[in-house]
Amino acid sequence: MTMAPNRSGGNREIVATLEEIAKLLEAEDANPFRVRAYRRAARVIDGLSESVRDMLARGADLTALPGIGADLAAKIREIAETGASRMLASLRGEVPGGVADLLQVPGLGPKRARLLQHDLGISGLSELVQAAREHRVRQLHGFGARSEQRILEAVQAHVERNRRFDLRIAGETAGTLLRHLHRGAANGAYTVAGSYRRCRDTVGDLDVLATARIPAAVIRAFTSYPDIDQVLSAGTTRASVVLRNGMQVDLRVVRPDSHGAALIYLTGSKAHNLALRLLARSNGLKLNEYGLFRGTTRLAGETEEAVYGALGLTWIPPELREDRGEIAAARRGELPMLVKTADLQGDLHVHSSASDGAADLRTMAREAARYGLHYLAITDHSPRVAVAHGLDAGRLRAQADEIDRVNAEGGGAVLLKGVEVDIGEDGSLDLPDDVLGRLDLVVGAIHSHFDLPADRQTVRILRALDHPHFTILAHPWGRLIGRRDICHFDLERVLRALAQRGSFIEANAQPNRLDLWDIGCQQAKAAGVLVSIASDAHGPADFGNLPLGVGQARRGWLGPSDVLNARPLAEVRTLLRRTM
DNA sequence: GCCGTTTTCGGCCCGACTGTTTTCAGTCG
Repeated sequence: MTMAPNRSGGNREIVATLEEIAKLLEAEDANPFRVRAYRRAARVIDGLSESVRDMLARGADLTALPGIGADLAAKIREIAETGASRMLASLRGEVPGGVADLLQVPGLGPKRARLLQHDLGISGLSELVQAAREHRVRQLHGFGARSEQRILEAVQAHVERNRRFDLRIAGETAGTLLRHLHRGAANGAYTVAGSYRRCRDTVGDLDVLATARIPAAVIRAFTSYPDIDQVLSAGTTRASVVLRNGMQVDLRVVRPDSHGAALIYLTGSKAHNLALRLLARSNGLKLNEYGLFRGTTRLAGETEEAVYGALGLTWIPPELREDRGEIAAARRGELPMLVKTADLQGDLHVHSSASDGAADLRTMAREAARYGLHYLAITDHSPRVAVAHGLDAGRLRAQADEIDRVNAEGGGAVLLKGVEVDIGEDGSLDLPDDVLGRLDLVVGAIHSHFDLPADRQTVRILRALDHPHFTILAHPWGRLIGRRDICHFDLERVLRALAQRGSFIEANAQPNRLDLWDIGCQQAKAAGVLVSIASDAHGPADFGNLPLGVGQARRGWLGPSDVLNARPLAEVRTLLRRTM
């Protein structure tokens, strides 16, 4: 499973450096536990909700972090203070450029990559392909014609498949596959586990758990799925395939009495599982995908609750299983009560057909109510977003009158008057203050100039927040998954400013945005800024995306009290007025 | 490289699958 890039604002550079060190050490065939130590440190830094620079500034001791000792603490400090690492520089000199790329090829690990480099002088993917075509690879000890062929296929596939999918595509893909499995092996029970179950913002592959008494029937049904491009492996209890859309699916079959243990194993994360197994081991027990064992005696396995319970833990929601302190919290019985979709009372970022939405106000109000929402902020675009037919002051005034009429009719969610105002390159807003002041809320967002340097981008956003009626900063990072990378700015400074002004930040629930995502939600909570989980709906069906935003909030350990729109309308009105 | 009320050295999660082997190493999740 690969890390998504750019996950945690100020610590990105440290995480990237540590991961590159790990990769180069691995290419050198260094002690695997040493490699693991760097990877673990990268993960720990990645999961921090505070920047290392700030921690050092307040005199924090980095060795207090799990898996970080004196040596790594010094290296991390060096990166934070100088922006560079002498160790990385020297490793780059030692390892021929491109050798580390060999490790990205599925089927090539450190041992065989090193052999290719040492015996054939191969130091890159193109050289690897050439050597395989000339049948020089099969001459090496431990390689054969079959592995030579697989290497060629893998390099090809690697180029095409090295991507992650958004949750809508993952969900649709999983749904179609599960319907096929039910038809082919109807007596099995199926669960999509992995990062999809943990509500990661994107997924690299699908992990499916099947519980069945006759595993062979399930494997047969799985590998005969028509949408398969390639079967990577198929044994008696597990199989891996690549689908035509490029997504890899791993299926695991266990008997019903192992369902809980297997579900934990397959849900991950890897780091969480590792920590659980260490905990088991420290109690003289063994945890695997079949259960929790003392010697050969199974103590638990049928349900997740039983396995966690036998380890002295309360059940841990999948969204928290990242080894970011959830195990210690579960041991103390202090896991937070996480926000649920049912907690959402309203939605504070929605479009109508007045701009680029698909439905009129009445339809949106009615459908929102059907979805269980009590209030809905209509926030169409401002004039500068011309492709979306942005509203000027006159049309906004007319819309306000229409909202009054719809609210008077009743029968749907209460509509609030808002706008999604564009933030200009200089931090100005696209509508005058007096127009914005007549609204219930002002959602501000960036729609252009995503590539400003971080300091200018930060100043731009801070200026926008300074407008007297600014309420909610929407989809702050501006990313579109798979299409547009995040813009760079200092989230911590922005959060401090939002907290001072009594303003809010959005966790946008569109599957191709999910922005903020988990760490950002956690940082908002730490800064004391309430999060608005918003559908950004452009039609009634988009309310169905709200659970995806809730997933990010849950991954950020947010409870109902941390979420602006988990509060009743009267309270939200009071909070909104405070910013006006 | 980290870590320790059994340990400051010698461990470091655990099992499935593949290919090249004749009992297993390498890789993956």
